[in-house]
This record gives sequence, C-alpha cells and structure tokens, in this order.
Amino acid sequence: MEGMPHSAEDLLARRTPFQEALAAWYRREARVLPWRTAPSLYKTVVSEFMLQQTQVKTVLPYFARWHQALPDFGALAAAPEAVVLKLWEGLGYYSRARNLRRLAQVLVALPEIPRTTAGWLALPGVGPYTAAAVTSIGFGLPAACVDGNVVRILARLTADHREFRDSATAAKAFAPLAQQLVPARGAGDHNQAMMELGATVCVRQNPLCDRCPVFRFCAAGRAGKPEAYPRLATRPIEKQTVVRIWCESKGALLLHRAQAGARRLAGQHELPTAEQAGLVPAAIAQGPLLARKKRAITRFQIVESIHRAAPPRRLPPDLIWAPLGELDQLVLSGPHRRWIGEILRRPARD
DNA sequence: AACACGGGGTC
DNA sequence: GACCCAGTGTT
Repeated sequence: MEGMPHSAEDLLARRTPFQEALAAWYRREARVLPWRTAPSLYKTVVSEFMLQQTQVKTVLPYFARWHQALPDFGALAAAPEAVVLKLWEGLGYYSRARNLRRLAQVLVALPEIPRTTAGWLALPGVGPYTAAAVTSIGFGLPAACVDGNVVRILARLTADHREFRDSATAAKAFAPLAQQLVPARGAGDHNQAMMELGATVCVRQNPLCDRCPVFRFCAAGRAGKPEAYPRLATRPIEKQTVVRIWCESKGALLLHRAQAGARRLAGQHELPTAEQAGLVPAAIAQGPLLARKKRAITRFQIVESIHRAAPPRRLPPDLIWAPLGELDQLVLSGPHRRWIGEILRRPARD
C-alpha cells in the first residue's frame, strides 16, 4: 500500500458499506450476458479469454458462434487449430485462441481441474487477471480482478494523482487496494460489479456520476473532476506505410501465409507485401492502385496500398495461390477479408 | 520493465 | 485522429 493516497485509507475504512452499495447496484443493473445465464466453468473461461482487450459488444456474436461449434473443453481440445482460428477470425490477438485451445488440452489431460488462483495462473494464456476472474466467478475464491475498468474506478475513488507509465504498471499499483476491497463471500459478483460499473457508469469520458452507486465514496467525484483519473502516460504514435500486391491469375489470388510460429497472425493469410513477394515496394507503388487502407495496430498507424502486379516467376516462400472459390475456408485477418471482398465485388477488375 | 499483438468502439 | 478496451507472453 506504499505510495497510495490518504483517500485509499478512507475507502478501506468504509469498505463494507462500499461493497454493499456496489452489490445492490449490480443485483439491479447487471447486464444479461450469455456467459451469465446458465453459467459454467467453460463459458466463464471462454468469455474471459475473448474479453481480454476486447469489449463486450464485440465479443457477443463470436461467443455465440464459438459456443455452438465447440460446446465444451473436450470439443475445443480435439478441434484442429485451423478450426479454432477460423472461429476467432476478426477478433484479433490470435494468440488468445491458440492459448485457449492449449489450455483446453492441458485441462483435459489433467487428473483434475485446478481449484486455486495460483494453479490457474500456471496455465497457458492465463495471467493475473484471468486467474482471478475464473477462480472468483467459477469457485468463489476471493481474488481481485484488476483490469482497465478497475484501475479507472480505484484511481477515481482515491483521486490518485500519480502518473503511470502504462496500464500494466497502474494495474500493479492498484492490485493491493483492489484485493482489500474483495469481500470474503461473493467475490465473483464483486469483481463483475466493479468491471460492469467501469464499463457502463464510470466510463473514461463523460462518466455518469449521477447514476453511480458509490459516488459518496469517490474523492474525484466530490472534487468534480473524475475524468482527470487515472493519469496514464501516452506514447507517441508511429506511422508506417506498407505496399501490398494484388496478383490474380487463373481464378486464384496470391496470398501470404504467416508461419505457424510467426509472432503475429500465425497461420493466417493476408495479401503479400511487396517484400514478401521479393519485389521492390517503390516499383510496385508505380503500378495501378486498387485500394488504399488505414489500420491501427497498438501504437502504429499503418497506411497500406494495394497495387496490381504481375505474378512472380517463382513462388517465394510462404506465398500460395488461393483459388477464389476457396477463400472462405482460409483464415484471413479481419481487414484483409474485408478488403479482398471489396475488390472482388467491383464490377470491372480488369 | 518494455514491448508486441489486431481489431473495433468512442468522442 | 487519438485514445481506450474484462491482458498475456516474450525479451
């Protein structure tokens, strides 16, 4: 608790009424979500993996499709990785999908499912957040979830003026306070209530303080400037340009397939960059422009231009000819699936 | 501790 | 356009 503002002690001194006010609000306002109705450990795990760095609204259709195709740990463990990636296509952070599949394989092979937070922490794809979420929601263990929502709420409740270099540092700093606020009973609902409050009321911009069940505990709210917290340093955005080629021949499209062990987009297909095709970007960029697209990845802003190019004489490594009729069966990155579809739907491509 | 990872939401 | 989001794994 070193370095924590004095208001953290005030909050802890009133932790029971705080917990009760939050719990009453959650019983009243909790959103109806598919992993909350008829909950199971499997639904909890799948939803928590999908919710890593992804908002509820985005996850909803993916969760439904996933649960239909792979209804339990056994089905997931037995599914080919390509099937799993296909179901994840468009969600991003694809290592989550591979980790989730590996986790299912480990759980199925284990004599029994771990029942401690530390036991879950040791499993693939499970970090401090997910270990706390799964064991508090699934087993009622009193472990605190510290996600972006919880950091924001705690920073506001205590009007913590410290500047954190990034969200991971902030999460670490608030973990002790978060842990002390977890009730001995009902930890799962408490954690979900905190995150729900952050997602729906204590939002980053224009928080709805007049609807906040714990406003009377909030130092930043009293001071009238909740939006000033938390203070997170911002890193400069880097701009990049990428030149890609559109090579269509005999009803097939040239695609690049990231190798299984690749750091990003492992096993997925995208239009090849000029470099991947062994071509000079500046020369390709002279050719006919089919599309210019922007995408943002972490702190990079990337402008990608897609140019028609002649097929390479020899097929460079990792490049494949994908029959147009079979594109649906390949795993593409979300944006590339859209861009390719757009270009293919154009009336006259020639 | 710093960094990479993908995409969508929001103001 | 900038920043954020139910973070984790690697270096």
